[in-house]
Amino acid sequence: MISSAILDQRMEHFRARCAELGLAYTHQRMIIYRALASSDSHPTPEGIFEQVRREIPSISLGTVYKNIHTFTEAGLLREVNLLHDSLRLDANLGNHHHFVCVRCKAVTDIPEKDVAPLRLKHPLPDGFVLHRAAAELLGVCASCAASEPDLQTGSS
Amino acid sequence: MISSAILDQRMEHFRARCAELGLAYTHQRMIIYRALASSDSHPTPEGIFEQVRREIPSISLGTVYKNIHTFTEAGLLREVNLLHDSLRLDANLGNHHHFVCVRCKAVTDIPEKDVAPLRLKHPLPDGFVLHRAAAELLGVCASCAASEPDLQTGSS
DNA sequence: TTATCTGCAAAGCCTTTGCGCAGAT
DNA sequence: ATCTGCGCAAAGGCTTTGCAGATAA
Repeated sequence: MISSAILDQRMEHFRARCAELGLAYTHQRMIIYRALASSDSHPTPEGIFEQVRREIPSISLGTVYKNIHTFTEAGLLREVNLLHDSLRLDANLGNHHHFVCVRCKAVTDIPEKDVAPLRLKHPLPDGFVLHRAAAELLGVCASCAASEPDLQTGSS
Repeated sequence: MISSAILDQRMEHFRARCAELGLAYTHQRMIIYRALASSDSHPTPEGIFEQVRREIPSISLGTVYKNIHTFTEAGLLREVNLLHDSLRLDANLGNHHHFVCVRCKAVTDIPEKDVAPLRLKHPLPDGFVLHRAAAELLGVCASCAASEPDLQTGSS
């Protein structure tokens, strides 16, 4: 759960951003975004749907999906798993990092030694057991950057 | 592409592991694994299917999926995107890291300051543009660890 | 020979899309 | 009043499943 101060701040940002982009401030959108903003458990669309349903029984799953998409485009939301479209496989069993292109979703291996060692400065929450760790680098790959110079600034 | 020395090594390991687990060493499996092991581009099942098809035109996509699953269970393969089943959302737009439970797929936020700063010691490949970076920590969450003590060793 | 695997086809999610009515600006 | 968004239902893509014939052990 999220503190109510942070929630208020997020909802205010949401309201402002809707106005900025000319997005209609509908009841459904407000409830959907509040469900997202008050969670720190990285819910699925289905999970949001279930929660929103308690307040708006007539809500449809399609509306939830459409708005998640809208919010993501508006920069109000991020996908935790950029590569969720389809399974991606790796036969390289050694430690290495991944660079994921946000445009074309290509994954490029980055050798372990090219990144400063991942080190926990604080222990994990009680009872958590770490198996392994890697860096996920997000950006634009060379061929996408070449084909769309705007992307090179990192200001999307 | 992968050097032929590494490919040979991977294929040998594959053969040995099949024997070890009593997996039938079929032609299809060999070709499928070779397609995986000779790529460093993290192909999708569909991509593997297309490639294998050139050598075994009668191969079916179902067989590719089944074997990918078998290989993953055997530890011969890893999924790049553990969370590909369904979209996961994050309304926390600040920098933070993620701990992903390999059992239940729960995602837990790790504050940015709890991990040593992610720093590139080597530049990215030419033309690549970095937007942001985060650590992906894989392991078992507290509630899964509690319900299955075996997992606490990290030796799965 | 016996157990396992393959190919095929059907079914099962998750997600997107199109359309007519309802609601926001 | 106009434009955008919502609910519904159908369709689309990725993945899994069941079964009969084929192949490895």
